[in-house]
Amino acid sequence: MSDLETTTRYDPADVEPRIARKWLESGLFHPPAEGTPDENYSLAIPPPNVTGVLHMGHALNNSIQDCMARYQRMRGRRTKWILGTDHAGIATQTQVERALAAEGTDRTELGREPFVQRVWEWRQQYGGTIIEQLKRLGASADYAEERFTLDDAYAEAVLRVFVALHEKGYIYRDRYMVNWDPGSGSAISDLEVEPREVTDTLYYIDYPLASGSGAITVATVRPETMLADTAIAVHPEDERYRRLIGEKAVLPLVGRRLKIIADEYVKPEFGTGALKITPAHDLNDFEIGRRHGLAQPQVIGEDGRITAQAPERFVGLTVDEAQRAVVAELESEGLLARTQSLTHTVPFSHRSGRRIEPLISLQWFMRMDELAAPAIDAVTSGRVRFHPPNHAKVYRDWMENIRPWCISRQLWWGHRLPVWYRGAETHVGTTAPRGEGWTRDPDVLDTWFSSALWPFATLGWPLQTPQLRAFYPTDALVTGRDIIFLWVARMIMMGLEFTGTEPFSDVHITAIIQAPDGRRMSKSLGTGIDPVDLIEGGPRPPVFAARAGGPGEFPAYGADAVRWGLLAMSSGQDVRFSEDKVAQGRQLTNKLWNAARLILLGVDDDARAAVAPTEPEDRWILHRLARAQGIVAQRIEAFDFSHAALALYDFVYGELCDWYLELVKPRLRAGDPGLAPTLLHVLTETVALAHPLMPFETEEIYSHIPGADGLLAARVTPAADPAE
RNA sequence: GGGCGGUUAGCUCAGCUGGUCAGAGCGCCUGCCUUACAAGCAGGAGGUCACUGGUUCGAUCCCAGUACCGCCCACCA
Repeated sequence: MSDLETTTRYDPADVEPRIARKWLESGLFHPPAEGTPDENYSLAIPPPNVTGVLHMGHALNNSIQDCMARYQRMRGRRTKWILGTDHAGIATQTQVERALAAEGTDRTELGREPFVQRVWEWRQQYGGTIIEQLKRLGASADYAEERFTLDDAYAEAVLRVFVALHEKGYIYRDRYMVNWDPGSGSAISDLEVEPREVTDTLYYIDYPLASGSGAITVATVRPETMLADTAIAVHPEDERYRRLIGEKAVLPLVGRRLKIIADEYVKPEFGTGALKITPAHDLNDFEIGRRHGLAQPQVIGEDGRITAQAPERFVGLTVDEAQRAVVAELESEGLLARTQSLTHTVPFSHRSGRRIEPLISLQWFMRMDELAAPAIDAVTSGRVRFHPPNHAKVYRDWMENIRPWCISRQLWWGHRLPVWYRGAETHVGTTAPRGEGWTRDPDVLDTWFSSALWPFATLGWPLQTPQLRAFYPTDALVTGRDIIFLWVARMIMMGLEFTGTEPFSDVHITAIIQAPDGRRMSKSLGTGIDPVDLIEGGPRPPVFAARAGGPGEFPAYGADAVRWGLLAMSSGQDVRFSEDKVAQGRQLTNKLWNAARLILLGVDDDARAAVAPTEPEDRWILHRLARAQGIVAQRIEAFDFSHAALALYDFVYGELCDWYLELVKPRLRAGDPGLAPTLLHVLTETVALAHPLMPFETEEIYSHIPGADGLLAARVTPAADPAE
């Protein structure tokens, strides 16, 4: 127990671990599954990667969620903050594969079962870090019911959803153009692709006309794909080529005859106005090919090497080798008219960073438009509200143009597809089919497929569990705008489809915290910081040193200061990290600590008379307190956490300490008997007001207040009168 | 190529669809260490509110355009 008399500065390192233990032992964060979703309050954490560590985005996001959870709990609502982690297919598998590589082996050498076993062990070893960090932050989540997206019950829910959507015809298997990620050796979805600007060489290649008179020149940045060309397209109105439409050209190096076709997609002003068509290796070409009934020879395989459909001398080459070989041959045949450099954006894998290889592949897809319609309506009707509201427009624009989702992944870590094959037969079901000779599809589902079920699968769905009845639908979702499509939209769609209701009613999109120089926070750029280093003290990277007294170490600001600082700086959509704000938060904790000392050391322990303000300043501070309570409550409910934090600061600093406590000091020294009850009342209500934002210190102070029993976190304050 | 946000004090940011709205914190300057907190207290200096037009009795705020900065979406070889 810290000593108020001698501790003149708030010491988070002394207080926080002790308070955290108290909370966990109390069971307060694990509410009984009683009551109805209307009277209860619940929210589901965006599940962090199971092997991840806390970063600044998590710290802000969870400070906000905890602020809401504690606020609602103190309003008397049974509050459940659903906690858990995500198996994060590609990310986790990649980590383990890297470890295997360091041991000089790889997953194929290990085999599927042992590899998956190895990932589970990895999770066992590193999986608890982020949960411990959440406790460190003071997050009042339900640690007693921690979920994982690969739990048995959760997996059952995933398979049921897959089967149901398959029965409805939404999920199907098709040979279609996909984003092939050579890094992970898997198809990935459109949303996992990021465009990057690159400078390529644009090759102008002469394709001799079959008639023998002249050639038609095409421009391409991927000459190696010409081995799979099946046509040349020109714009139907292009005078230069009109007479050639329907003619044939000869594909160099291969000898195949290519029909010259007309298609409005072709832009006459780009390159030569003539476009080589490679249906198997370019999405546009794929669609043009479908329109014109072209064949789809595939010369690049999933292994990134040239296939047997190309002339023999190229087979087995990598894409890069093939490009060099093709260009060299074209040059020696005098068919390379010229080259030019071209800067354009091309897709890269968000995960592996490798350039996407578009190719036709047999994958599982999910049609989204039927599911999207009600999910659009949920937002336009206001049953789901975005905060700030302008995100609703982005959501709607994307949903209205939604495309099929490639949901199969050629990985081992994840939910394996509930699909079995035997010859030409396919069985889709939650259990294996009877009979001999069936083999299960080796692929797993996109991680986001299982994440989409998060708000209800964590509560036991498809079983009608007490948890589900008590806490679903949830109230709010707090997340970043980068996963509005990947996650938020899909949760709304799945929630509506499988539970008949929106999984939450409010979506708060948090600010994105940038480094002080405006770049994004990232470990690899050296612009990231570990929130735990702010809480407990730790290295301060150079970018953060500009005005904070040079590099070196962060002081141990404590969790409350970090939380308050993050909330206070999180107003706009992008915000630069400000150590000053965290320091301001620490000032506030210190101020509050000393105000508590002044009051608690100055009044008699048994001064518990009813509050009866005797002097004008007493009535004034009670009025200002009520006003502050109203403002803070209103700001929290409006998802305006920075103003909630600042309003708290203004009250504690500007009104309680600078004015009221200074004014009553003489009365305190004189032992004015009418003063003590007012002081204790104001202190109690002030720590209660501050608790959702600064839980540790306020809980500690509360434990010293005479007559205060139980936990502050469990103390119920009636709603302030908004008219006050 | 579309869309969204931003530009206010040296720094990081507030400013309710127009009238004591020109603010806060930090930093800086000047005073205060017997008296809860020097990680404190009191006071002070600092801004053509990006630019150009428009609406209005009146614009940081509303409208149009320009310039930068950031982000999202998009199949131009």
